[in-house]
Order: sequence, then structure tokens, then C-alpha cells
Amino acid sequence: MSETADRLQRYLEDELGECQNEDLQARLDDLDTLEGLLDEEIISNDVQTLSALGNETRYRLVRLLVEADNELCVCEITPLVDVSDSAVSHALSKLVDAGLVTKRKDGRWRKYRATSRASALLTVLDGSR
Amino acid sequence: MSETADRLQRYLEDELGECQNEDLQARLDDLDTLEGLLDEEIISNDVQTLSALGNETRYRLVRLLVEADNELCVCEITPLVDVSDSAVSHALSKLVDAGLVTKRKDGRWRKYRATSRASALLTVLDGSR
DNA sequence: CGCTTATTTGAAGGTGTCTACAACTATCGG
DNA sequence: CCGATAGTTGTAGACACCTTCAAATAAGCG
Repeated sequence: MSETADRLQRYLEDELGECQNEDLQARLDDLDTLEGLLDEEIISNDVQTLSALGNETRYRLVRLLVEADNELCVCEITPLVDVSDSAVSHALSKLVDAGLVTKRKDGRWRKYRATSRASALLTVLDGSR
Repeated sequence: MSETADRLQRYLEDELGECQNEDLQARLDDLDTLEGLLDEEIISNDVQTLSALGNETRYRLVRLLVEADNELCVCEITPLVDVSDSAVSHALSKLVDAGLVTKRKDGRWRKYRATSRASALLTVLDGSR
């Protein structure tokens, strides 16, 4: 038996009392179940979303688009953040990949809009502070 | 006038029509207001939260703690993820800093529990997929 | 006390990320 | 077509991050 499993065993005996072997097995099963609940695809998708938002530039862009409650042209967005055009473009592209904004071509202008997922996330952040 | 401001001016004239000078000024004011809505402290706090969750190991830890709906001992958590004890400890510490989990000492064991902010975020992610 | 065990801390190294620059594509107006 | 403008893409280097190992701290037990 591995060392970490030993430690877990000791912990559970400590917590439950040594006599309750049924409870101990039940607890081990619970922990197994817990692990089983993790879906790899959901994880990687959520992590992509969160790490996209977890960057100051991209967070600002999303905030602005959500507050605007409308699509904005790149040329409207760029003056509002303190990085190069190129950085804005890279950032928006990553946000599109993450499903946090959508892109629309309009002649020579490109317009971006926050998705409902983006505004839902910001709403929760605002509401749980 | 800067280049990006020139571009913005051209865009707005393009969109609104050149005659509507009042509307143009109003739009510029709107964009200014938008920028003013960004609060630096909120931004850095949210970005810290999001970047903490935007890492696979930490995301898994939070998921597990939220699903458990209870505090878990480090020794229960470690076998559920595929990194060293040390990595788990570092990860949990960052999550505490970000306000996503809380820590409690119980004798020689340390127990962690997800905060309501953490479960709110996961709920929104689940609900907006 | 001294030993064992649980967890944390510090540091290092390998990897990934972010932004700016430059070059590119695409669209518009003449 | 051609020049100008809007925006994107590739890339490089500076920097940050993540994990591991080793050592440190802390608590319980004899």
C-alpha cells in the first residue's frame, strides 16, 4: 500500500474510531465516487475559460464588452486599454476561443460582443464579493 | 490627436453619419464612461480569483471540495489528484489567498473547505455550458 | 524530550505566457 | 488597380508560473 493511502487510512481510523470498519469502507467509497465525478472534457474547457479571464488585459476587455452590453468595434476597444493593437487582437482571439466573446465582420471593421457565459461569470464575481 | 483616436473618429463618423455631431460626442462620452466603470481593486481581486481557478490542479481541488460539500483533510485530497503533496499544498495555499477555500487546523490534520464564492463560480460554469 | 508523521516552505529548473514589433491580409475609396 | 487604413499573425525575449525535491515546521505519542 502506498504511503499516501497509509496516511489516509490512519486519518480515517483517527476520525471514525478504529472499531467502525463499515463506516471506514463507506468513506473510502465516498472518496472514490468524488474522484469519479470529474469529467476531463469539462475540466479542460472550464480551465481554458478561467485562464482566459484570469489575465488583466483580457479581463478588462470582457468587462468593457459586458458593461457596454453591445458589440464594440476594435477601434473603440483599443483606446480603453493600455496595450498595443496587436496585444488587443491576440487577447480577443483567445477570448473567442474560450467562448467568452464573439466576433463579427462588418466591412472593414471587426466587432466583438460578450457572450452570456462571460456576463454570467462577471455577475457571479460581483455578487460573491 | 493620436492615431487610435483618429481611427475611432473615422469609425464613429462612418457609423453615425458625418452630420450627427451631437450623437458623435455622446458616443465618445459613452465610451469614456465605460472606461470609468473599471475599478482597479475589483479587477485585481477578480483576476487573482480567476487565475487561481484557471489551473488544472487547482481547479480539480476546488471541484472536489465543492462536490464533497464538506471540509476534507489534505490526506484525503492528495490521493485524488496526480501531483506531489507539496504541489497540493502550494495549490491549496494559493486558493486560500484567492478566497476560494478556507483552511482549518484540527490536531495534526489540516482541513480545507470550498467557499461559497467557489461553488458559485462552478455553478455558473456548469449552468452556462 | 525525542521520534514519527502531516503538512508547509523555499528554491530551482523547465515550460508556458504576454506583449511589442514587423510583416501580412483584407477592405474601402478613388 | 493603387494607396491607405483596420486588423491579424508570426515571432522573440522577457517574465511568470508550476511542479518537484529537500529541508523545515508542527503536532501527537511514548
